Amino acid sequence: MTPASTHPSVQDTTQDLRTRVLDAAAPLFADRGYAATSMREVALAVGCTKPALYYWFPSKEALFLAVVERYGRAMDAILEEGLSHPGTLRERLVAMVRRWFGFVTEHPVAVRLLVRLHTRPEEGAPVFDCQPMQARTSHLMRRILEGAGEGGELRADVDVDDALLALIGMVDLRVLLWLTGVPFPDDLPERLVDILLRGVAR
Amino acid sequence: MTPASTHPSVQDTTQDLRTRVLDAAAPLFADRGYAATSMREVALAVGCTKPALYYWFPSKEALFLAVVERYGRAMDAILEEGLSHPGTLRERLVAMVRRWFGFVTEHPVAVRLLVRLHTRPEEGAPVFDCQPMQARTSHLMRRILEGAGEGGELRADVDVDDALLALIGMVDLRVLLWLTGVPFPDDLPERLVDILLRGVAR
Amino acid sequence: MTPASTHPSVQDTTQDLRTRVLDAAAPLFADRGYAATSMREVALAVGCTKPALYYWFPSKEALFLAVVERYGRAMDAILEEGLSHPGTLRERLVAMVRRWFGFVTEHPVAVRLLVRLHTRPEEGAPVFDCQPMQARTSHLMRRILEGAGEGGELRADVDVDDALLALIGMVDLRVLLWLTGVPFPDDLPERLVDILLRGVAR
Amino acid sequence: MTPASTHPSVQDTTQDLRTRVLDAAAPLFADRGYAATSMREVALAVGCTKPALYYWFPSKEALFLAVVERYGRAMDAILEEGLSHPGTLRERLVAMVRRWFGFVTEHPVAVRLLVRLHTRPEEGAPVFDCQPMQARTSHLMRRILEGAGEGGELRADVDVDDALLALIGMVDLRVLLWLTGVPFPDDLPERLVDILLRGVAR
DNA sequence: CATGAATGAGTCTTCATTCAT
DNA sequence: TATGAATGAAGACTCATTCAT
Repeated sequence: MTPASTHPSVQDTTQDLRTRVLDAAAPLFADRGYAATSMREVALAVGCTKPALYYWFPSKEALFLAVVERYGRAMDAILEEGLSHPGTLRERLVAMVRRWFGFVTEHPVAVRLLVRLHTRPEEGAPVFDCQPMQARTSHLMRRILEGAGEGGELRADVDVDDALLALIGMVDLRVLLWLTGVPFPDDLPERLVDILLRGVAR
Repeated sequence: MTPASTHPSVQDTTQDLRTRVLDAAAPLFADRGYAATSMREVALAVGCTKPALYYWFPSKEALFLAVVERYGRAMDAILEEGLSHPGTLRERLVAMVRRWFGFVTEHPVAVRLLVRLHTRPEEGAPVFDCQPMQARTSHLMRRILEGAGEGGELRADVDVDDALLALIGMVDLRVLLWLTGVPFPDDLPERLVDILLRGVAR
Repeated sequence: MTPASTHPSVQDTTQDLRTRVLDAAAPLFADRGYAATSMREVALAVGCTKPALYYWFPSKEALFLAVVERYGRAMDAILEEGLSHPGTLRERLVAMVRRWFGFVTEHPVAVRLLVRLHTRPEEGAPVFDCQPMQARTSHLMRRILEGAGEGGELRADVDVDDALLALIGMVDLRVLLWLTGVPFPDDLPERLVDILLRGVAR
Repeated sequence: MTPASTHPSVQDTTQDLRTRVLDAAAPLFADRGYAATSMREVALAVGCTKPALYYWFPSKEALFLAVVERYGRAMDAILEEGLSHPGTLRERLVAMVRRWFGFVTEHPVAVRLLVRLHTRPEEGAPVFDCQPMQARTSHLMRRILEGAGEGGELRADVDVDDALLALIGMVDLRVLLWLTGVPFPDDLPERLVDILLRGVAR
């Protein structure tokens, strides 16, 4: 069992089957959803037989959860690093959003998958207890914003949660648009954070 | 000697069957998704036989589309009225957001259904050519904001689309949260619009 | 739905499918057992498709139980009549045993099926709560023997249950032998009852 | 990264695997039957892998036959000793029946297994050519009864086989009852033999 | 308008078995 | 000796759909 690279995009027969199954199942679950993806299709995509799938994963549900967890962990890892970024509130928020968009462009399958969970987790699919996308990011962002609130960088009459959810909402919607083909302008992080901090009114 | 299939005894026959089918199918599609909802379940929920379904709708796909279109039209109608609201930019935005939240609380099934389409329309489900939720609302909102931009109520260095999407993103995320049980505070429309207009920074 | 004859042995396509399924499934369950009989085989034997089976019976378990109950009822009905036979204890017992052997030769499938349940009901098969073969017959026989006990026809030092079970055991073993091809001699009922009543010792 | 299959941690390795397999497989075959017992379950019960099973037994069929033969031999050995018992016909029969019940209580698994074969050997299971339970015992008993017949201890008008099968039937039915939880009274051997020899009539 | 009865293709999952190591 | 990994066939059951009535 060779140490698998974190996100192999190329189909590589030298990898162990377990990893190849995860790789092949992810885009299927992401695009068709849990119910509409059959184990036969997964096996076909992997290039193995159905019982081979069941050798590595005891059920379709377990396979789905394994896929989701893998990508969830990947996103966590990426965003976690963003916390340590130094600078002013604006700089730290911009860095975080930029990192976020970076994750999205680098791991479109993960995003398609997590977005699906995020909006309507129940479609007969197994419940994924880890909080999805924005719940994780909100935790990180909250740490940034709470620091700002205590430092007096926020208006006193604004709820920290409101600010937090406002930014996450802005970013999530842009991610959704990106999934439909709308690209991220280079300065989008700055623009979104600017709106959050200063508002749009004259 | 009745066969194994069962269907509930008596049902309200005052409405015509077509409407009853749409009513019964909507929450099923909304909660389980297209693929995970079977025609048998729909028939059971309606209290009719499967062929009766096929009498009114030529296929599962057609039934799904009919359900979606009905709720899409309902939302359009509600939001459309919001346009005529008079007043300042802030007042008009607040009215629009409030109306939006009102639609959500009054038509939870519609929201569950449309949100699912909105995020990832393809799950084996037929393509729904009408623009999803935020595309419709954005059309309306854009009319409000463009008026404001021309009237000089917006900062000149802010893109109107950015402002538009920022508000929609904030609102959508709150709608998502509402679906998970988080209620709308009474003054939420004011708070969101205030953040949009004035920002959160001191 | 024509009123089905109680024990149709001939495959008759004019009968309704439900009856034909019961007819075809009985010998399969009787000879292979529950676990080793597949719904595919049943469908093949019936000459219909698998879903047609599931239209009439919600599950393999339900089909099995329906088969068992049908034959159980048939045996009950036959033996029940034996109770009313008049005459001495010996005559009544002989009549009962003869009727018993008659049922066996007329309904070999029923016997193969019930014997299997009787000896080891649990093989993953659904539990059949009605008492099997000899439990039913023992009830009838007990009525005969108890009458005899009160009438002073039995030895006072013999337990009625012992006598009952002795006869049932003798008969059951002969039935088992018959299933392997050993025929019933014409006077076997008399011989068995004679041994029961008078013993084999000089 | 372990695959989905699991097998229990440590097991007693002091016995050789072949014996442990036989020990573990016997109750499974006895309770579920041949068809409903899977090699996976056997391996799990043994605490070894499936190929290890196939190292010792070429097929499921062979394993089943090995199990059956082992218990068949065990029963033979026990009953064989009963032959040498001295005394009157009554004493010898009582001794034999007592020994029989003793075997049953000491080897319940063997009995559950053999009883299943005894009644309906074919359930997709391999044909077990050795004669089943009562065929073996009948051989032994016949020797006793034939001696008695020649010695004039039996009624001249009673068929020796009838007497033989009568006793076996009585005993077998009691064994079956014992399997369902009805205990053996201490004096049951005497009671059964008494009925056989003297009958139940006054 | 609506149904009782049925179907072909598919669902997830497990089977006994094998083979390179 | 034994195993990790895999397979072809089959298991029970459900799917969307149809058709004669």
